[in-house]
Amino acid sequence: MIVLKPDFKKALKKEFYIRDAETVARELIGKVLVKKLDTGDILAGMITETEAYLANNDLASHSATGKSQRNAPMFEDGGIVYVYKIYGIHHCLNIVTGTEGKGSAVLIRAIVPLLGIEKMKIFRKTNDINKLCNGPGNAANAFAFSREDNFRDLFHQGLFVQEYYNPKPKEIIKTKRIGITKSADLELRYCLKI
DNA sequence: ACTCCGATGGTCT
DNA sequence: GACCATCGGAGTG
Repeated sequence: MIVLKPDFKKALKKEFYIRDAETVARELIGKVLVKKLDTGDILAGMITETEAYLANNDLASHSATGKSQRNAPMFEDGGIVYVYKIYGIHHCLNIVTGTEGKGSAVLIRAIVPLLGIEKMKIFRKTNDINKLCNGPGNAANAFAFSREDNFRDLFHQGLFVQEYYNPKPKEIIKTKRIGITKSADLELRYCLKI
């Protein structure tokens, strides 16, 4: 069993996020998302699947048609959260990348739970540990993200992404993105090889 | 294992 | 009024 002790000193800084979405999407693989709840519970897990949504020439990106009320967080400086509701049911967690005005982000598609698993089971209404964060809607649900989290930055104790212990080179697969129809041919999805 | 499909509502045209 | 960065259950093999 892997034991993780969250360490805010290992948190990724702004320089990490203000780069292009493809680079951030690839490098987020293997990093650990940490979120502290109001109840004091700590949730944490290793990011294993991401997708980049670009600022330009990407019709699948919410930013493709310009800034709106929904996608406004995407146009802020990188390192903040963008959450939206899809199909009227599920929330999706994004991490904004690039600099102000760009309009790019990374969708967090899957996470391996490390801490707060009992809480995640409650949020997800399942005891199957393999289904807690297996998909963007599920991962957002397990980590209790909602649109209230929009614009929250990843530079404080309550919410951040950190390096994993003893980071090793990981084999990362690059494929086409999932569940979209526009710009569907672009290979902007990254995941750990199983 | 797989495919199919309904749920459900915010967002934009 | 159409679309949608999803999920899980039902049905099939």
